[in-house]
Amino acid sequence: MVEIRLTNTKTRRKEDFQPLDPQNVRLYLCGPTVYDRAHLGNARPVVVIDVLVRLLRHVYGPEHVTYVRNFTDVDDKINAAALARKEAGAPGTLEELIRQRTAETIGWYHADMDALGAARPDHEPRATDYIDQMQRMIGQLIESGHAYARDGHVLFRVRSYADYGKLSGRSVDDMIAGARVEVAPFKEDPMDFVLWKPSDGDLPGWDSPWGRGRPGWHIECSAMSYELLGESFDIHAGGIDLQFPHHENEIAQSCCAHPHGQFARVWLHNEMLQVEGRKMSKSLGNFFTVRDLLDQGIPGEVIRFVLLSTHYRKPMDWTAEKAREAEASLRKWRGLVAGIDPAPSPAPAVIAALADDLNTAGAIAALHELAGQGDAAGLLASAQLLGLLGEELGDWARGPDLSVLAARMESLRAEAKAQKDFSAVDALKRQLAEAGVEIRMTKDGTELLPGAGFDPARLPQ
RNA sequence: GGCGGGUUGGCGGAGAGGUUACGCAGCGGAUUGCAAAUCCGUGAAGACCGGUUCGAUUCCGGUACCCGCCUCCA
Repeated sequence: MVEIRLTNTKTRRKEDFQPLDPQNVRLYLCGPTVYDRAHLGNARPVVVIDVLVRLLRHVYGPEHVTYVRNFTDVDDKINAAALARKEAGAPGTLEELIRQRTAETIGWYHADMDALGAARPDHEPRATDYIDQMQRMIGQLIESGHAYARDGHVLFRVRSYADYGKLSGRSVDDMIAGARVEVAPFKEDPMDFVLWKPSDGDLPGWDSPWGRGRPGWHIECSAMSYELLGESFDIHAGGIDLQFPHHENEIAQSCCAHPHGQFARVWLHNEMLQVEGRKMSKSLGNFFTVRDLLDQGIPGEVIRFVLLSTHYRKPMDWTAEKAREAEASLRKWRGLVAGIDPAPSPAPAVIAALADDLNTAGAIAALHELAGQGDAAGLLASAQLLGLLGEELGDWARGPDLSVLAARMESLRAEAKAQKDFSAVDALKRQLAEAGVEIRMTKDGTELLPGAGFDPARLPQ
């Protein structure tokens, strides 16, 4: 049995991973708020956790892993987008416009993550389908004294959970001293956070014991993970920016509502993504979505490779140079494994790297070594554990038939050798190179392959 | 102000208390009409200051610089 080790944010240590139930390893990843296209930063945890799920399925069996990733479809940005459409004259009620917007965004999200080779989770709950369960949990928290209703709001009383702040290493008093908290008249303590808030007529709302309103952000993950995974489960993952307050609040709610459960045992947090050395932000003009990259012709497999080439716990810098190098490596490997059946199992070095806190960069290095040794079957089997070199992501590398051009090159070359004049050969070679074709001439013949930046439109006729 | 992360060779990026990471680029060679690709070979590192140790880039402490979070942004 492969021993998996994972760095648990909760303990700040790398620990042996022992599932609660090896017959059903359960993990939850905080999913997107579906108001717009997923940006590249959204894709990092998805791809990283996709590799973790592949590893877990490899170790515990394909049927023994349950992977949940939610869609947050209650959100002020969604409301604003829908309201803007309504004001622009779109037909339908606000609720219908919201539903349209979130359905459309979920469709985009699926298409974009599919393009990165990320397998769909077993469950993809939508917050709006779990309003009752959220209300039930909020009711329990009020009954047990961990929450209070005031002015149409329900707030979680952070002072009633002794371990509040443990995950992120903060104390309530220090945070208040920082003074960047919303002070509201209905709060007992400035750090108390919203479980339920009132909605006016311009906002989506649900009837509740506390009046028409909508849930706060954090409660959905607590309610949905409880419903789908139980009061104790193995892994909870997300970006490090969610560590506080989102995950801290999830822990407080879940542990107070279900005091006999442990909630998530292992917390995995990935570091943030940067672009050419700077934070990705709209104001810096370096903000882009996954779809933007795909539309630029960068294959999903290349994006995936780049995302996996830095360990998940380190900041990752997206650069055009990395995409170029990744494409070259993938082309080379795809050439190597063409027509080869994968080995029965991935190479031990690759499994060992992944089992060691998901060292995807180390695993890629091991793939390079397999390629260097000419072990195509091992390379293929191992790469597939990382979701690379599979059929489904391979379209970009399958070039058109260039044999006619290769034959023309050969005849020109034979003629040139006889005439000692290579100008015609060189001219064709230059045209091919400009179209991104890789030319491999040996004394036996000419082989033409689509190379980096291949553009069929520029091929010589 | 509080909390967390980082600093490795030209670039990217890992592991390991003592032995080659790996990739790209470079350099030398083979090959080629010339190239490309391929193959062979090769130089190059561990922010700074202390400590522990026979020995640290790897452990501990401090300094500097960078980054993120504390604003329902992964």
